[in-house]
Amino acid sequence: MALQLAVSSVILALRPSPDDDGDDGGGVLGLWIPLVRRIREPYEGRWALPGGPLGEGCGLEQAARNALTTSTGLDPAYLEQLYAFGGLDRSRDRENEGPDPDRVVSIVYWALVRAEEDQAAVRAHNVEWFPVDALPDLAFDHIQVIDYALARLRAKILYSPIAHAFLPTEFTLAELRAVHEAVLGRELDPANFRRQTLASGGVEPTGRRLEGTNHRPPSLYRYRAESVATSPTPPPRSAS
Amino acid sequence: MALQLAVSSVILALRPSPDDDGDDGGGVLGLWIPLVRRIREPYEGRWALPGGPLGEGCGLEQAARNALTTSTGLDPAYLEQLYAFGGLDRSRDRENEGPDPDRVVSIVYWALVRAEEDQAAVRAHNVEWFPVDALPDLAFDHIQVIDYALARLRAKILYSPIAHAFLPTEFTLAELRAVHEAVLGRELDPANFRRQTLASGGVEPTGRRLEGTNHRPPSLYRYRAESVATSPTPPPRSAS
DNA sequence: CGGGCTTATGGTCGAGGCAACCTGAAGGGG
DNA sequence: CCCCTTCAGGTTGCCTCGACCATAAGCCCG
Repeated sequence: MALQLAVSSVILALRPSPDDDGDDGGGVLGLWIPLVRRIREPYEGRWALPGGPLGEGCGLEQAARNALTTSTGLDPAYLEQLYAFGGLDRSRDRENEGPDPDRVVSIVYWALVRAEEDQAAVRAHNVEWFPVDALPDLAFDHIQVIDYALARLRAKILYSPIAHAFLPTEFTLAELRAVHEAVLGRELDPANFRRQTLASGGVEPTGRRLEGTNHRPPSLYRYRAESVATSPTPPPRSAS
Repeated sequence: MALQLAVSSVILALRPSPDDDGDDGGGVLGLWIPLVRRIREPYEGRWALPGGPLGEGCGLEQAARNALTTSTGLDPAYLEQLYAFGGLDRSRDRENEGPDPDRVVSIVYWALVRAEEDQAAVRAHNVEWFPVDALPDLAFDHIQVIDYALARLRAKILYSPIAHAFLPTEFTLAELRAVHEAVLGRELDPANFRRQTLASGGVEPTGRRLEGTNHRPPSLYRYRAESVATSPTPPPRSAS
């Protein structure tokens, strides 16, 4: 049988990055991706997106979640289908290295994991985290897949409340704004961000205040996301 | 081998519909979909989306185009991947009819065909056109797939110049506006539509005028779409 | 304990997009 | 020849968004 179907995931987490742009040098947030080292022949030894074959008796999304958890130990807070690659599409920019990657169809998901959980993957074998602006050489066309996932994230964070998937269930508006700034790569006005975030309805105030903040100053309220839809794209639901 | 991979398409065309809403009764444009009658056991005799198994030696998009042309005889002006369904996802709302549709993964594309071409499919066997608001009972969960494709079309026509995929290479602004009105289901202001269409840059005036119009009146310019990207979603291109 | 610093919070203002509406012009049909 | 339909362009008002400013509320440090 010449047809293989794999399910892989672009997993995105937000952690303080040591990338010294020369700005302030403080703990600037950046996007990180866990990759696994291939142990089989096509591109053996290269880094690749975590994934696995389509499991038995479960749907595509569950298969993606299983493969993701098995290979990295993570439990994503958000998971959505990205694109289905396959056939000879991926051989566009390959010359003739490796045997025959034809007849390999891979359905790729993209996932967001919370900050406190992104350390769980350290335990897994052959898994290493890389910042998205300093990726190693990747197997297949995975670099393009990652670029596409990043474009999707940057586009979707503008109109959909998915930023809190990077954060715990309760967070301050400053933390949420830091997520947006890290993803979009530019600073946002605190006042405007507060207004449009509260007006969008994706977030609600808990009423509780945050007192023990490390060195930050004034009236910090805490906000909580109301409903985190894990997979808003599939057909059962029509886009608003 | 328990894994089957199929490629099917939601094909959309615009043709005058005989649906008498009681408005003006004239040739109102409506969306139509070609369906094929199943001749094999799961849901035999029911109408289903045209498709076929993943062919040899070609990519997913080319496979979708081949299956589409083979079963309906159409050549779509626009083709884009919609979603990958499979595993047990589709058994959510099935009780226990049919044998075992598990392990069937189908990658669904959506396509737009031009008005002058949508008659070509009449020749094909077992193919019939249905208006989207009067669909018969469909096999599998294809009704949800169609709903999802319609939602994508209505959402994407608002920000992307894909409406001219329903029209010949040159068309009047009135024709383009009629397409938008038919897809969105509401009337649009001619002046505002003209302004934002010309400002969007997706269309350019040819300078030629249309004289022999049937009964319509005055200065009709013709416009031509500049570049029709068939598949704007895949990773090589990042969303603007 | 108090000054200075950082940051949230609310307000204002101007630019731009958009929907609705109006007026004039160009043809074609009765 | 008059009327009717439709395009073409203009105007107005509303809403949104980004930029900017002022104030207040803590925290840090002297």
